[in-house]
Amino acid sequence: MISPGIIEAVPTARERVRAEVTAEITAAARRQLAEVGAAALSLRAVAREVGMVSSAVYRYFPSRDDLLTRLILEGYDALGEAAEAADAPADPPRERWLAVCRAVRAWALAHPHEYALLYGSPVPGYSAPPDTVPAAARVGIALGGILRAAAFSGALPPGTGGRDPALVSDETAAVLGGDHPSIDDAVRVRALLAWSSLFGTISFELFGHLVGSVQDGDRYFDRAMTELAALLGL
Amino acid sequence: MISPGIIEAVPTARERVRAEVTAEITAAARRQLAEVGAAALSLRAVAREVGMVSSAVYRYFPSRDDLLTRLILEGYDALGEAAEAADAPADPPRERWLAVCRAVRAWALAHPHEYALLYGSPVPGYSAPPDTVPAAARVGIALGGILRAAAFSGALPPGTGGRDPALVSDETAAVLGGDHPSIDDAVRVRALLAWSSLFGTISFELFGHLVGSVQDGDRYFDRAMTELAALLGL
DNA sequence: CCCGTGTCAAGAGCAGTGCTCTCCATTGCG
DNA sequence: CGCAATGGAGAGCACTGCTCTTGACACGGG
Repeated sequence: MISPGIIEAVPTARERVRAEVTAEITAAARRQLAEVGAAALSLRAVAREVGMVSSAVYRYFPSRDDLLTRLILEGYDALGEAAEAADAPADPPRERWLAVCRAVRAWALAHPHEYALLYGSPVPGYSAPPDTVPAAARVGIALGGILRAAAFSGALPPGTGGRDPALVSDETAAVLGGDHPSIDDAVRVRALLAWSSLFGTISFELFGHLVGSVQDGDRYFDRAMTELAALLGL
Repeated sequence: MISPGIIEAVPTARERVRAEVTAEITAAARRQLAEVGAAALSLRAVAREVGMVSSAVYRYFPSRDDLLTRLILEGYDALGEAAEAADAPADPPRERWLAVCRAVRAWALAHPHEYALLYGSPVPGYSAPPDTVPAAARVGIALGGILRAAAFSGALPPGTGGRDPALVSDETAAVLGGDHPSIDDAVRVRALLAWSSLFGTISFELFGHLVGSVQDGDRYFDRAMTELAALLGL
């Protein structure tokens, strides 16, 4: 404990190999997840894939749920990155909205099991660890930025200024366009609704609830998201 | 096979006791489901609860998944019944819409694990048995009936008559107001979107995605569903 | 240099799971 | 009345998450 800093800046060899093994485990787990889904993901199978015995994995993750939590966090980050990458801030708000929605759907279709892990039923009795919150918020923040841009470009009609923190929290209101006068609680509720509807639409498609109702998923999604854009005034 | 009819109308004693035991098993399974959720539902625990050994349960359900499928079917029926019971056809469409939405949410909040089983991630690799489809459609049919009533009362503006079975299937279009001239594919897409958004909103609330954003869930839900009603023209 | 300490892989083991198989008692029907 | 169908009980298999103990290894201070 004579080390100069609280946290050693340069990692020791031990720490480096530990980080490597941890990454190897999560990579194998992500492969397993993509193949068989979260429910059937077996810690022992992951251990076999990386050539370890199951008990050794517990040196890196205290439980299977912690491994899944790690995958949830990485999933949120990957999805958020895809959404942000699809957003071209120079485009008009409606195009940006559509582009981000399409990117989210594309990611979900490409990673159905990961999407189900993020937005399906919470695995145990659900308990979102606080460190997943910022990652989970990335898509919402991207969508909020679009709304904000639309407001500051003068595309939104002036609102009545309704404000109730019990309806929409201050943190969320800050993300959803902030303090622009044309954004009131009515707009914020619509924004949260549009956000929920985006994922509701994707979940319905991915979980099979639209089978028999919608055949051309691409076109249906585009038209539905266009309706949501109109609802938001984009 | 000399029995007079294809199916014996009056059940034999054997059949009666078999139906009773089956009901007892599903009742215990439903209790288990409500307590620990679908993922942790153990067929052996269900067997213990009804005082049987696990292998005996397999005389009634060929696998755990079949038991869960049974619970899914009953869940859809219970939810559909709650939705239909809340619908007062004499009320104006907007009130009917709000009443049904509130009933669906109330059922979901009262039966979170059952709701998660119905609308969360599909348990195995998902496979909706065809016999669950009619039960699953009940809420959608109730909502479609409201739209139809609104159309025939002349509350909806005339549409342009767009129609593409690849976008919205004929069966679904028939449920969504049928052949009324003011209902075209644009309205149908909005109806499917509103349907998805209803469950998307409930899922977001129930699965914790609105934690930190919405505090007064009741009021937020009412306002969001009112926005959806307006989107539908109700 | 060498020895103690901390890290980690490996193995055995426990309690639980879904599911299969065999054995046997009961029951209802010809 | 006897025979075949029915269904319960038990053992057993392969698998799971997780714990505990054992032993090998590397690192750093004396």
